[in-house]
Amino acid sequence: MNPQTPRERARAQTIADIIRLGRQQLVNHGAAALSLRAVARDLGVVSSAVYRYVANRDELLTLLLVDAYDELGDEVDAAVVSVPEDDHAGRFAALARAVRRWALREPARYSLLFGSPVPGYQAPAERTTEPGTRVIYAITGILDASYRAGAMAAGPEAAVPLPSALSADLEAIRSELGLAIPNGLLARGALVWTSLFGAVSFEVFGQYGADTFAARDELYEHHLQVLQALAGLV
Amino acid sequence: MNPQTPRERARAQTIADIIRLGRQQLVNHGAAALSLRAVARDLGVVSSAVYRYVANRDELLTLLLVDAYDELGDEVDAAVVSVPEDDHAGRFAALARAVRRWALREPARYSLLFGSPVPGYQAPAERTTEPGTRVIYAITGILDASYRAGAMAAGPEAAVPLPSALSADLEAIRSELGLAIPNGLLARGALVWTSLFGAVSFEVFGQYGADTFAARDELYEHHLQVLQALAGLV
DNA sequence: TCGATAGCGAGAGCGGTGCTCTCTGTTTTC
DNA sequence: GAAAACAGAGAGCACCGCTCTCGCTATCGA
Repeated sequence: MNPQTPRERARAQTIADIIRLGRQQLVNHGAAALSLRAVARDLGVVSSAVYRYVANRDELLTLLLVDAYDELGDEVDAAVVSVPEDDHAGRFAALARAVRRWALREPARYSLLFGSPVPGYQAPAERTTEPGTRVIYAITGILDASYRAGAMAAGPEAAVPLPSALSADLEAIRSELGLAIPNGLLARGALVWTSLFGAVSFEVFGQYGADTFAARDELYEHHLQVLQALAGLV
Repeated sequence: MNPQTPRERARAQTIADIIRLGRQQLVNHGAAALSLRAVARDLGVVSSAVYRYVANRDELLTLLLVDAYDELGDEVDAAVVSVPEDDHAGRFAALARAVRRWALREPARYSLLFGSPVPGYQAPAERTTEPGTRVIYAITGILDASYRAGAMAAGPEAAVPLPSALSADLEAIRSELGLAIPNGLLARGALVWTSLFGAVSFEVFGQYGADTFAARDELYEHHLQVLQALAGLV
């Protein structure tokens, strides 16, 4: 943790530089064009030298994955806490807007996180699970807080019986996260989660087409309203 | 259209072979590993020879894109027409299940269509727009038929006023496609569309994590029920 | 203090990629 | 039957990921 030897400090600095340059390259040229050789060039070093710091291209990808997840998580968290704790719908909207804002500002990095998996690359779960689950944890946190506060709209969803295997999954999630929210609302939360990222992905990945939707801010805000209601928030 | 000269027939056959081998390679090794040289090897020809038929890697990607869009479109259409015309909710469910079934069977090709855009590659709109819009056209067709049949649940969505710029977008879509469905329901349809693909993409791209949801069929069916209600279908 | 060790960067090299160019042979066209 | 169009082969360029070896140097232990 504390930089003991100067060599260790230099090494940490070099790794940080590699991540910085890799991120820069990701932003400018996209994920598939991410090249260790180019990073080496920018670093002013021969290509084989970077292998002293990064085992291979996949590990650099993992570092950039964690880096991006953390930045997204930080911005989402900051957006959420900027809204009063008891305004659950407002917190949800702030979260959703933060996700979209980051995605539109960082399309290449968003693609890395939520787009097609890079072929042949399997993200190591032990390093990416924790930063990669921050947003969904934030969503469930908001929903759970809303439920605990008695602010959940009691829609007809409680009446719909859930199949047993799905109930078991949801039960496991509830107990692992210590949630009070019932299964029906949690299942809705999962749908809201996927819908949120589905809308953002369609926009970032260009699925809307060039000129079908000009009023994309308004479209997203409209979707947010519907999703808030769907989640049972106020 | 009709094969005139034998040379033209041979050429068409070679292009078909290239597409077939490319698709095979896509399935087996993923989009980023798609290599013209490998296609040439499989074709039993030197690498430069395939450039007689395909301008570059991007054009091969476009051919495979259209190929995949068409297969998905065919399967979705077949699933839709297998349900009675007046069972609008059933048709929607059939469409949604067909999308998921194809996506899970062809993850690499689904990724090509709905995942991160391949960096540096811009799909030529004049060749991909028509096959790429078949699913959303099918969705709007179902919703419109349901509305015309008076089977739309009159939810509170009609009451929510839409911002003017968004209304203009929706109006343009309605007039272009000759839809009778009102703007509010059309906006919901757009959300249902993105939500559908959001759920499928999360599953195909592994966003659910390895063991969070074991009952994925049931989760999807549950989401479908909610989305049907959201769209106003019965 | 000094020798052993471990880390570092350079360089060459291997097999792969997309793509271009030239050359030869064949097929179609006039 | 000559001219033009087309097809494939082969060499080559610049790039990629990655490995290996070779010196140099900073660090560490006796």
